[in-house]
Amino acid sequence: MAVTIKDVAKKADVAPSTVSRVIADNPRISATTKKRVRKAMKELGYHPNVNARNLAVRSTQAIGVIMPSSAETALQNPFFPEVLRGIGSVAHETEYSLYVSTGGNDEQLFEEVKRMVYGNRVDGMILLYSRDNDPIMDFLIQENFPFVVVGKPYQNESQITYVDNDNISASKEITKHLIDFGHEHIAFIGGTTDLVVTKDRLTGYLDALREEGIEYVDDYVVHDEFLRSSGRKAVEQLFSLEKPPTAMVIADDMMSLGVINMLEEFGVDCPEDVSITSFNNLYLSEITRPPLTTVDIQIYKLGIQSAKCLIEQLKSKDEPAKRLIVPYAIKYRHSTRKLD
Amino acid sequence: MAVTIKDVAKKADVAPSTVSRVIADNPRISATTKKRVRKAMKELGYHPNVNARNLAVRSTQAIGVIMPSSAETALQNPFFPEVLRGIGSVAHETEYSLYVSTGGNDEQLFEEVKRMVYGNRVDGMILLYSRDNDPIMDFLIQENFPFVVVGKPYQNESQITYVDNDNISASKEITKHLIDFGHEHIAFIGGTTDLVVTKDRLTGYLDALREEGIEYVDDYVVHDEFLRSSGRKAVEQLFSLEKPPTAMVIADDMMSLGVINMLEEFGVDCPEDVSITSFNNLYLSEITRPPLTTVDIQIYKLGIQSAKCLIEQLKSKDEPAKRLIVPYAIKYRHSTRKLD
DNA sequence: TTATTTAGCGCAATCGCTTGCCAATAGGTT
DNA sequence: AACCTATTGGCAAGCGATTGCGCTAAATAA
Repeated sequence: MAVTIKDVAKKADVAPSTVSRVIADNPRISATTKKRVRKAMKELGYHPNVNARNLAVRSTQAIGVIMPSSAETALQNPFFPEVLRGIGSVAHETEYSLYVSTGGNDEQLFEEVKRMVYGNRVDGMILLYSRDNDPIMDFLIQENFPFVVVGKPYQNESQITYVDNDNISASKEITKHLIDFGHEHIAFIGGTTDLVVTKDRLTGYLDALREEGIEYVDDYVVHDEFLRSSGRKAVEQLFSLEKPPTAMVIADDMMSLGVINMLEEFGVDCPEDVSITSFNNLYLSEITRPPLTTVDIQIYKLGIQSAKCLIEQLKSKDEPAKRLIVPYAIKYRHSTRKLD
Repeated sequence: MAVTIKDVAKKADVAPSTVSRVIADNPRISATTKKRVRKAMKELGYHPNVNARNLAVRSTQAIGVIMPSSAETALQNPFFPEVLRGIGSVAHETEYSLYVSTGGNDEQLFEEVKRMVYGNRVDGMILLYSRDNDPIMDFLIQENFPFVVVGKPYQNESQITYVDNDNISASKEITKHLIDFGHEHIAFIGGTTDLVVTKDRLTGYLDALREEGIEYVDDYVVHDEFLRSSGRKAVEQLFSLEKPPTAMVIADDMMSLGVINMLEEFGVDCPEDVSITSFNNLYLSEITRPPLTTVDIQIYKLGIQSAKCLIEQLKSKDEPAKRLIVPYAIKYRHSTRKLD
């Protein structure tokens, strides 16, 4: 059907192997021959067949990107397109292709991953989430398949290369900001607790309270699905307390949106009645009312770095496990208020 | 390295070809042999190598998904994860894999597409946007490569299969809603005019005005980048008119967010001072203040249908070009107000 | 009993490319 | 002139599947 390496070989009057080496820019081929072969390729409109190549070298030039199962509304979080953009950017320069997972639920996701691994569809993968007892991560480790995770692995931390923010100190810093503003009744609203990112952010919050000598109130920490129910439950719960919080640390910009929305329904104004700090610095967070004070975790950069790490790892098989912390930066906007 | 079809054959004491036929569940093989072979596969932990298979049958079981170049902030629009989710869902059931584009700019995108096509990486693709004079679409047509577009092609409409909403009547209907509410000064804010979706929505708006005998005011229609600058320019422009609009039709929920945000800066309240209607019904649109009256275009379904169409097309080579209109439904919420 | 079918499988070519190894030519050394 | 050593490039064996065709043995027909 299509034009193959043989056709080119014939036209350039060389052997197929020579053509192959020209493609690989093998130094064994003289410049003049290369020129001739390349000319033939152009004229014939030759393009190598990746499948054949992959079969021969036993590698695809592809990396798999595993997102949380799409049943979770989490996927609607613009976080994902944004990391994807970062990953895609390095994938493009290095000529890797991107495979994305399609699983709707956890089981399907797992199937998908197996297909990728066993079927030799990808050379390595990037996990875009990290949760407790993740069977997928376990599987990858057991199969000794190259992967990197965006976020902190729930275990085997030292043997897995991952890129993450220092969520603990970010969280600590931002809740201290609240404390500096005179707040003492600070709530924490986080997503499902089996995401390690949630745990880290909670830890930072707790650390701040402790270090500043502020009493921890159990009722002040609530967990809710990231998007689901728009944080309604959380808000209801918090503002029916006899002493409602005057500030809150929310673990994700999208949640914050939901919360602010609920707040209004309850007649609570932000930042007048309650200050809010958040995480991620999605594009959205600056066009909401009020614009959110949030920690910029540099999503795009997370994507870039994870892809780079993975590719390095693929290149030299026994690259040591790395940990890469991308710095965060707090964006101070208008969702917090100094208490008088 | 890995276990191959030959290993299985040896173990089951049959020929490799038999194993292959067992995999394909070919009726030529007796049930008992199949059983035996399958047992061997299990015991050896056999998994077919897709590359080899693809090479042999000259097809990948993969479909490419082309998003707009990621430089455009448009990619941050949750529209994309959502279509992707739809596509992924049918991809999963049909055991197709998903390749996504990674190009950062138009040129890179084009390269990427060429790689996919020439390299036999995917069997077909889905374009997630449609714009004027799109070289990629032209290329695909010229190469006679199977593809479907989400949205309406800018030309050759009858020969391309695509899935879309009836954006014209949706837009007409929703601006009539505004008119019914007594508005006569209605603005239109759209994204870049070379997206055909923008044009369609504009057309519907104009149709409504005409049919209702409302005068068209040139200053009332402004175009802005989808996300960029948060619609600031649009708002500035409109509200410095001597007769500012009392309502607006905005072509995208994300833009609406930006606009509402700007509005506040200008001291204009929605819906008190100005009514807003929007498009897409992103998850976000119901957790904003006010919740948006928007047309639900059923993004997920767009994804599902486009994937289905593509796969049908791949199965039977000369499937005729189809057009699939997925119905829309207006969600009436609180961003519009009846004029008294 | 012999001739024909019909299952049920195996042979071997093929898909398009890579790569270890060998061959040939050329230039350089004694 | 005989011998070496680079350079260049070709041969052919894979990589792991699929598939047209042919073969054998059992089943059915004559």
